[in-house]
Amino acid sequence: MGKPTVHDIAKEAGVSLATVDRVLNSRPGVREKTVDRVREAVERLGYVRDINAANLARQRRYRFVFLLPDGQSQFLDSLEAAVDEAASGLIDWRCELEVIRSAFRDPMALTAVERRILATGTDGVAIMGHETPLIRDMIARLKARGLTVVALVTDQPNSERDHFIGIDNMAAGRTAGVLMGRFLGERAGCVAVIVNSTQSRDMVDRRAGFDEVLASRFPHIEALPSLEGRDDRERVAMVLEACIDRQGPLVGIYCAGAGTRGVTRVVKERGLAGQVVVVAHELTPHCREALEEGTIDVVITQNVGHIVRSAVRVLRAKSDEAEIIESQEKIRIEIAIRENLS
Amino acid sequence: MGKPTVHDIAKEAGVSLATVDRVLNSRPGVREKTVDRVREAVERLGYVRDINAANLARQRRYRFVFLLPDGQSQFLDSLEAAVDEAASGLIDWRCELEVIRSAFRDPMALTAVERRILATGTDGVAIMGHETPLIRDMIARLKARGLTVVALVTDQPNSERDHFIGIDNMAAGRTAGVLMGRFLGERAGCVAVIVNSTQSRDMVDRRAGFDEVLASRFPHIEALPSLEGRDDRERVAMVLEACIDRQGPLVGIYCAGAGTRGVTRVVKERGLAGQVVVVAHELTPHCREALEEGTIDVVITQNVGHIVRSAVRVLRAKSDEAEIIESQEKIRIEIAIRENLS
DNA sequence: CCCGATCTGATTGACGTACCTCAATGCGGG
DNA sequence: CCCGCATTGAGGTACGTCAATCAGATCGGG
Repeated sequence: MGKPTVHDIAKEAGVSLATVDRVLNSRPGVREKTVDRVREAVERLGYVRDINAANLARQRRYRFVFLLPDGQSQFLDSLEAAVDEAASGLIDWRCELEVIRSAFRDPMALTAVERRILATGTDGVAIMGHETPLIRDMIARLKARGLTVVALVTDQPNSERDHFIGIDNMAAGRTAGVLMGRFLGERAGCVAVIVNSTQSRDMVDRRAGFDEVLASRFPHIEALPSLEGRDDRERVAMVLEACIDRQGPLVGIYCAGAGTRGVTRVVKERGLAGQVVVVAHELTPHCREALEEGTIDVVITQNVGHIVRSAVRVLRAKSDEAEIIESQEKIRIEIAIRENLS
Repeated sequence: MGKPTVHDIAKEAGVSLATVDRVLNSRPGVREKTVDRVREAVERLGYVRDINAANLARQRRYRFVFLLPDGQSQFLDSLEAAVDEAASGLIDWRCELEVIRSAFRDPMALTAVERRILATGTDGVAIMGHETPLIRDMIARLKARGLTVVALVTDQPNSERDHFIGIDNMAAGRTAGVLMGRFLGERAGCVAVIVNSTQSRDMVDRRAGFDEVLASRFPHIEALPSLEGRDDRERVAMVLEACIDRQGPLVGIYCAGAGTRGVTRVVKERGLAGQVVVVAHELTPHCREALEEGTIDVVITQNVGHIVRSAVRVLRAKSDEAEIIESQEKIRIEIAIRENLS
């Protein structure tokens, strides 16, 4: 015979279907003792409720919002594309996904977003963005309203988020450092390091990991002070050129943040391709192209498709108060070179 | 209003529910013209059948078998473990997974397996194994019985399998070659290449990719003729030692097949750690350990969890005659070094 | 011992689909 | 014109759960 159903539980516990239902959905009106009897029956028979039948009956739909910063970047675009793509495969799961891009620094805009999220009956939110008091408070309010909140790509460690989905940036920095060191081999010299902002936690972590590895395993390579690119390829190009002019020839460039197009422009303009080892982050279309043509040597990346699917799995599980399989939700630090581009 | 249902289709097409049902489930007894009318209505309203309700109604269960070679290897073990782990998360999906290990060379054993698969009402099979006439014929027979068949890890290109889930081994070989070359830097010398068998397609592909890269980009490195390890660590150790004795000091070892433990033993016993660059395949527990302690430098790998989940998605989609999202099912060639171990 | 409050049982109708039966309709051929 | 066949309609039951109602049971307190 198949899996036990509520009927079997009712029989086993010697109560009626209605009571089983009350217990399973923790509705009031059942004596403590009876609750236990039902619980025991569930245990004994190994009953697991059929989520699909349940969702069918209660007309359940899961609404999840992916809240991303505005501003244009290929990484954000690819993340958004991954959400759209995932959405089509999730109709079976009764999940609806929406992407909202917003200016996280603007309290007005953020309030509007929050209202929209609450007004549309959203079950959970996946947020990608640097941790700020504004965001932190918003997460707290969303949690207070019973929503599930996960942090995406960038953690919000001091907030009440339920889960973080992304990579360990310190390890990512270490990975970048090792590849830089090993690709350089015996060559000694200076490596430029470009970050979005020296304040940003991700960047601090990546930088720390990178420095740690260079210092301990490749002491003949010197990592220069961080250059701030501020997510802007023009600025990245500018500060990088200034650095080269100031510093003389480099042996490597580590671009830990966005604006990689600034780096590739400088590399190409100055004829450095093949001369310097270039390590960047996030396998955007542009980075792909740069790998193909040899402007960039290595890209440290995380699979946006996996990130989105993991986020949905976690959000759904939390909404159902179900277990999540941790090992399945771990996001790998991937290393991309020209030869292993999918 | 929500998604359209069969009732809406019936109204739209001006036919009865029964007719809609007959059309949707391609049962006989409906005139060509009426079929078209219903089809058009489906199109117009954008109806998609609620698979969960359908499965509930028909008490559908998906039974999938993962058919793996016998013989012990950590890779096979981890694959099997991944199946078990995936199974627990698939109850919602109405999927039951079973792993069968069998001696693929033994026609009797294979026949028994086939009988078992057919007898248990299996919907689909995922097969990992080298392509042999025996397997090819079995796939043909399974297909003839209406089962879905996917090839796992190793393709069965000349069989009737519906899909292949795994990596491009040529590209994997190229990836290994580049990393070997770049890690070696200026160092010239010989690299030992170990394969399971020179007949095996995977190995041929990896070897070809590896050679291609070395020849074109790192001509100062010579890849020695393949050593056959035959999935046996003792033999791997033996042939590798013989090679070193014969050849003199190596600069690198590329282990394209199983039996990596043989390699690490020799590396350790001869004090070669750090002296030679070692590239291996498949991130098994032993490889992890070897990466941690520095006996191996790089592991080219594929995520068994993703492979299994992808296989289940594909098998289910094919069973339902549903679309599969190709981009989601692509298995990445992953590069593992000590620093990016999960 | 009776009253009201608190539990519990029995029953019913959804949800969207599958699958079955039986009757009714239309059509062509003899 | 009527028989037989192919096609269609109408309706029901089921799947496993949720949600609601109403009646009956049990209990404690006065």
